[in-house]
Amino acid sequence: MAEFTSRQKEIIGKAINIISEKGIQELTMKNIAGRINVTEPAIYRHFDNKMNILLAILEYYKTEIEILRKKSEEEEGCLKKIESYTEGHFKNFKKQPAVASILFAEEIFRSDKVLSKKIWEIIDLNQQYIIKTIEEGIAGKEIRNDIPAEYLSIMIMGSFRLLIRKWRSSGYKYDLAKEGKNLWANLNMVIKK
Amino acid sequence: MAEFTSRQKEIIGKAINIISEKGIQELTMKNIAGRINVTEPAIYRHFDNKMNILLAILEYYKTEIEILRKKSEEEEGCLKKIESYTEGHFKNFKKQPAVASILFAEEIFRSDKVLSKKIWEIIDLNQQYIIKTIEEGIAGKEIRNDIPAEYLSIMIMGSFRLLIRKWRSSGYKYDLAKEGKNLWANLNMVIKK
DNA sequence: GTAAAGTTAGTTATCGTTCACTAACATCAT
DNA sequence: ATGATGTTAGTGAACGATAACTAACTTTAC
Repeated sequence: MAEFTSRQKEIIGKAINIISEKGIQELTMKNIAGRINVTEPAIYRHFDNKMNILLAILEYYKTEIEILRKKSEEEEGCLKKIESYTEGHFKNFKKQPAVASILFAEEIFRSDKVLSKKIWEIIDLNQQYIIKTIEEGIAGKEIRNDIPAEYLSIMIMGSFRLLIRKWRSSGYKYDLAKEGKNLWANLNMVIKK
Repeated sequence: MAEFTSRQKEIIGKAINIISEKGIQELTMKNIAGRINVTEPAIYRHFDNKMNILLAILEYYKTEIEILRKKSEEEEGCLKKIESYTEGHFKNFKKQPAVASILFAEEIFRSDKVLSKKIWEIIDLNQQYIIKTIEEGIAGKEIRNDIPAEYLSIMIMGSFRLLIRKWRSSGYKYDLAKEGKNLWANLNMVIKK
């Protein structure tokens, strides 16, 4: 399911770029059309309406993080798993900085119920995976056991989100992967047994 | 400077409520006017244009956090200072949940350069205060010295931001002050010497 | 030659904003 | 004290711009 034609993928990509660069207010059918050098109505040959483009963006992002999760599952040790998972995100963001903006899309898509529900499904999926992995780490005595997994997950996810946010607001100036590595090294010291 | 008439304060309050409940997309002159039962043009008797309303919201929020900072400075010990500072925020949010949404306004106001610059000034102000306080704590051997103050500040701020965001998305269902206390207790264990 | 993908030229709705005007109240010279 | 003058805060109607979207026609690729 959710197979997209190459033109649809192009539209999704350009839409993500617009949101990333200018915010949701600038995501108009006209602006999307402008970026692929066609007229507005041409877009409607590929998507029924604007809502379906937004849904497609979320669908695209969901499959991306599912790939990362599966890859990180192959690592040995839960600290390594989380490291691989976050590193994977950073690498994606470096390739396509715009995708990072979807992480904060709850605010962007808040005006619509269907969209915001879908967003929170994705964010929850993310956190559930982190919590599960931390719990494994606590049981395996890799991670300190005096703090519940839920709170550790908040510290990890919260820190990374803030880092990404600052990176975005800087205009993607510095090296996120490097900064992320530093942050992870410090987080690691804090949470390990 | 930045004195507002009672009618202006009313407009600012309703605007914050709209943003909080429905997002920035629903913040229209019509909706603001509707909430105070006047017509649209009446709003222009109190603000020159919509931008000035948005700026006034940020101005209001900035003075609010400055009050909290001064109050927390009176505490003894840097861990107590940070605790007072964050607790103050939570109490404000409980009284007026809508104000919490301003914390995440970078995404909301991203479409405008003047606004987003002002937002980041406020967020930076926040973080600089936390970093300064942590550095005092490291020097005074209250806080662990193996992790730079900057990273500790990211962990603290990132965690609290994530907690608040979840609280908002839950529809302000649970007790933020209580949850915040729990989170702080765990953060405290992690950062103390 | 036909189906997919594009165009031109519109529609309707809503946005922020301005217009001309008015009712209620305050100020002040006579 | 009172009539003239000015101010404040509101109104309904309309403005130009722009949004999402559509009908009808044309181009293009296989």
